Amino acid sequence: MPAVPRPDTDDAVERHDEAVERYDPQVIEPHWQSYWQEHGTYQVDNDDPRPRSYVLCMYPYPSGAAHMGHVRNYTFGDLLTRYRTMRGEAVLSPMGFDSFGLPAENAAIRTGRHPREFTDERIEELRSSITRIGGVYDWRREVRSHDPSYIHWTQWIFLKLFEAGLAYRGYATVNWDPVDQTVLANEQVLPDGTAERSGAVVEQRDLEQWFLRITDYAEQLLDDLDGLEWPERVVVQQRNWIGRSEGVEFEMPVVDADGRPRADLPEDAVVRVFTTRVDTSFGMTFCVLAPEHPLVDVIVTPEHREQVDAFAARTRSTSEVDRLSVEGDLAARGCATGAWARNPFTGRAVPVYLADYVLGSYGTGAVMAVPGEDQRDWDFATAFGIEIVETVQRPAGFEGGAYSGDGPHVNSPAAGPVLEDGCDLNGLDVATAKQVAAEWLVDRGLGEAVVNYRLRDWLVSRQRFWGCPIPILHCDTCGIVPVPLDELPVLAPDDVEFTPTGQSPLQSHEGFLSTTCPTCGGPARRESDTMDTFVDSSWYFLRFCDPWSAAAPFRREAVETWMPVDQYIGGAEHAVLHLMYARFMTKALSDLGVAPPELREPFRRLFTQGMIRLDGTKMSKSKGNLVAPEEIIDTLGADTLRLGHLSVKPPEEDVDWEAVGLEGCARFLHRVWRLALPEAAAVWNLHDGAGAEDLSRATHRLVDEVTSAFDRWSYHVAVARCMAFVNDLQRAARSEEGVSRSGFDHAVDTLLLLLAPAAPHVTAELWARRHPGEHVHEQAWPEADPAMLVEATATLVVQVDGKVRDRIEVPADADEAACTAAALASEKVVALLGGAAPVRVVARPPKVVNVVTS
RNA sequence: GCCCGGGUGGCGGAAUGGCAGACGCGGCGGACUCAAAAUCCGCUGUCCGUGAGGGCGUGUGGGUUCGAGUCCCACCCCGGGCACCA
Repeated sequence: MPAVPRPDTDDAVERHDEAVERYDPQVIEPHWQSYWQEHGTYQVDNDDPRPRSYVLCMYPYPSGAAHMGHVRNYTFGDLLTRYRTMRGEAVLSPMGFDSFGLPAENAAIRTGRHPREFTDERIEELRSSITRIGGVYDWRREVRSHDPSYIHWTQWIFLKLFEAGLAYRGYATVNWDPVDQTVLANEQVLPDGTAERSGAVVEQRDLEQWFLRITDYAEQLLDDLDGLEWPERVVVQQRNWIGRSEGVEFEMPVVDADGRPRADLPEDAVVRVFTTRVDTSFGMTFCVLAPEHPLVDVIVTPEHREQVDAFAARTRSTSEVDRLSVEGDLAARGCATGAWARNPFTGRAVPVYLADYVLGSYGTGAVMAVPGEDQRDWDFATAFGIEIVETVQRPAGFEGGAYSGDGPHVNSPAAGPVLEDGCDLNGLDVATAKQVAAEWLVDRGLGEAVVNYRLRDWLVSRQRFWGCPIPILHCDTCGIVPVPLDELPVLAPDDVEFTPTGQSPLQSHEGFLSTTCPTCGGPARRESDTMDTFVDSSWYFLRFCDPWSAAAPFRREAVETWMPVDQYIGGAEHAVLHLMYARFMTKALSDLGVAPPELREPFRRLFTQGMIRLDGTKMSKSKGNLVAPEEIIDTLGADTLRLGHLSVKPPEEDVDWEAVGLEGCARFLHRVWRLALPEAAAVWNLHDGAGAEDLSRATHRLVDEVTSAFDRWSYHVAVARCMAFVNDLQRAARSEEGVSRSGFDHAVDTLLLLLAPAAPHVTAELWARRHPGEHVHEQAWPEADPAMLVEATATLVVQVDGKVRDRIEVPADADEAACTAAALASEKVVALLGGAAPVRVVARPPKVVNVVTS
């Protein structure tokens, strides 16, 4: 056929553009979305013979139409599902909705509508958005937290935990609004300590609440982090949250100021302290109890009682947040008790103080204070005029108060003025001294090594309506009684009214509350609290394996088939809570025999994508700076939007929306369309001769590059490579010499396959037109032929003293001698050498030769 | 303060110790058009030079190496996490 003239010199192109159908995402995208749904392209059964994998995006809260964060999340997840499917795997890709929660309840209070209606509407909106993005899921497996069948099994799990002692009732200090008679979340309390809604002064109240005993798993939750392929950041955050701390607990008898036993106290009046620096015990010049410590009341001396009571009362009215804040005058945050305790290392009595920053709930609620080596203790000692003893030798030039570094111990002698048989730490470094001091205590039965965790048990009670009811009854005779398993699910009543007080309607609904005790048959009251929604999301990934199960939350075999999740994808904001709770629940269910015993971790690999910012701040409804994904889908199409998200940045980084190059992505897809549309082939200069080696090699190289970029989550690089390839292919196909038809077709088909996970609609359409009856997403992922990745020639970079001076084409298999010869023959090199012989020539065939002259 | 990341054109960013700036955005010039949009082509780190060409360039200062954006040491800046948890 005759060569087609260059388009810019002929009006053939113009005629062609009018004749050839334009790329119209508005037509293509809905068609293929229905196709995937109707053909069940991405439905997988539990007995699928292919190798299995499980790709999961975090359970979304249904807040209505998808926002950009969703789009970003689902684009990565969907790409992975489609990619792995093309690689021959059966990919479980389910979707569901974390549909309990406060927003629906607040809407109910505002509008009087039942939260279920509101929630179901939001779910349909979100589902529609997700579909329009091109996300493909096995919708047969959909779960919703508020569905009675899901409630049933959440409650069943709660009762299993209760039976095993992992769910218990305990006291917790909560923010109580005395006007609205309700518990408030920390965010509902204003900085001045009044309630956001009622304006009442918020009180701290100890109320009985339900807890899950996650602290039983602290050690495992910490240890098992090591085996996970998670972002380091998230692992570190989990470690910090668990807060493992090794130390020593020991006891100090309460005495009088002279170190003698106090007649007014029982013999077992001892202060038990926890320390991580037992090596500095000789420097303990006072000790501090939490104001709520039970011993305070016993040991306080009459002349200090009034002051101590006032101080304790003041602390009780201080929120935990304020107690933990660094602000404030230390002198006002502590209080003397008049009591003394004997330091076992020195035999001397040290004064006992109270301080609000010492928490009753951590360690023993009492600390030994070593002002010499602890800055906080140093500040406190300074404020109260307490003696400071240095027990670790300061390095030369050290300035400042406390010294917490290493060094030889001083002032820590075996025998002191009071104590004969002591412990000698002088001269020892910190690590050794810790060991010696601990052994000394243990040998004398005075203390023992202990491990403390910062992690607290999980408070799951919520005084809310729109959550999973806690399936417990309170019977006057029998106490706490679990609802019998065959009476599950316990569902909240529908005939409820939402009052603006914020109080859950469950708390005053007699029909719900009043029931009969299954044990004694007497009257009983239902628990009116519901569960934290994190309980729902701590096991949904297990339910996805077997959402049809009616006799158990899931069948163990089904979970064995799919779990653990191979790739979990979501936002970094869930780095601690959701991920910790899900890990705990998996371990607990595994131990209870509900989940397989070998399933110790739910998520093998985790990917956390960055957030999206607009004008430098997080895009959010409350800030009103939203870019609506649907508007972009309506104009440029979902494929362009997806490509924009994929190409803008490395996926884990935060994205400024302004940086997303939608125009470039749209242009690119138009180019792909014109390249691949069969009727458009006339534009290109294609001949029937033998295929050009170059194009074929470039195609194989592209496969190799895109595949490796996919495997390391460098989607922006993968897209860039495809764009460069299209630029080159266009140029070649338009050139005078043209390209072979077979090479062109292979290049275009390969390109479509590589783009199929990223831009699924346009590639599906083009593939169907090029290969009638076939579906691109059912094709195998292309493989690069290693032989085709080796170039025939290479560009030899010639350097002189490390600077690039010339480039020479050499055969790819040129050896060192050939490269050296070629380099020395270069005119530029000859000129630069000026007749002198090089001192040295370093050759790395066939890429580089460096001629060294000095 | 401690622990992680990260500093590369006007911008987002590429680059197994071997051609810095791929690809995209933006900008400039051009083709097509009555015009615009769309599309297409070319240029686009910086300085010197009419040009060919050359100098300088990956936060700063040292070092290792034939060769450093990449490795090592020190420092500066930015982002994130933790922080009276004894």
